Amino acid sequence: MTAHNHEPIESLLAKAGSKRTGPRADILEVLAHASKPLSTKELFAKVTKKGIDQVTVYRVLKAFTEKGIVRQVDFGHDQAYFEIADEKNDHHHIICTNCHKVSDFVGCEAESLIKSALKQTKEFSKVVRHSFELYGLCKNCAK
Amino acid sequence: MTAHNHEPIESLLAKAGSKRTGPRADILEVLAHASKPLSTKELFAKVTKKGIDQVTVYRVLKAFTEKGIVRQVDFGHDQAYFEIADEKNDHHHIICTNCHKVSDFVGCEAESLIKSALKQTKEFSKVVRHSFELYGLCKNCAK
DNA sequence: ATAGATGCAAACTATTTGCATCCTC
DNA sequence: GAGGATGCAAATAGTTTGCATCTAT
Repeated sequence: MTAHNHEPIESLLAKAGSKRTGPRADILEVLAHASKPLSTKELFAKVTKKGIDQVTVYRVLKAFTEKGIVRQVDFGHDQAYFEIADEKNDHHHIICTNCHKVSDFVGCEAESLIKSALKQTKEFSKVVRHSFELYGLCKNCAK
Repeated sequence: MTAHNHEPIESLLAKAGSKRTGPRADILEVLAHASKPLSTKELFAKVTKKGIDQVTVYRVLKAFTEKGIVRQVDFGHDQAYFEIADEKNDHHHIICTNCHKVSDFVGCEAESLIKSALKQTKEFSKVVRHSFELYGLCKNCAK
């Protein structure tokens, strides 16, 4: 996710049908301005000065994820990462296994792959979401 | 991974350059006969009767993963899953979010997607591995 | 004989839960 | 005013580490 094209906080909160509280607005604000998915720890570091408890961060992220306005992504580190969910933009991430740098890219042919997968395994009837992450080395770490 | 086409334990251990100890052979044996990736907990349950400690399971899996004879996959549950690494077979998993059933499928066009991703983000120079998992409902849970 | 492997206990990290209080609607 | 939201403390779950002992090579 680039930091630019995000919906206003109010609109996101409305979409989630959640009360507009300080912590929620702050957390959304931080996520909306992030240039990459943030871990709970990173997020916590940015809002703790406002007196927001770590538990609240967890609860808010969980609620938002369930409401669909935030998406959890997994980078194989030992924590969960979150970004503003952007339904249209089916982007994915490329992660540097050395320095944890993250970039986005678009264009995973999920549609056709899902169709093919469902044809192969007779045991599944629908796919709701998918993960696709690339792990490698950024130019800096490759030196 | 289907349970059939696995290399003999000895061959895998040799590939890893590891000592042939009871725990290692047992763990490889269980993994080789599994029809799906196993969580540490599942693995532990299957070898604990032989007096193998849970810590040993973790250590063996970590070592094997580093040696490349075992691959760790992530299903978004809260534990790590492992399967025998099979370099040729670039298969992926489709996971039921309700009952955790897992099936395999093949044919993710990683090659071209990776090429495209590297072209898009100028910041990475190489991709070493990738994850691709589908999450949905199996036919049983979809009812 | 020796480096690596194991078991046991304890430590750590991420995340969740219980409960009283607070605040938005 | 009422139900959801928050903070604090404590509990859980998964995984890792320290250290003494053991064992495959």
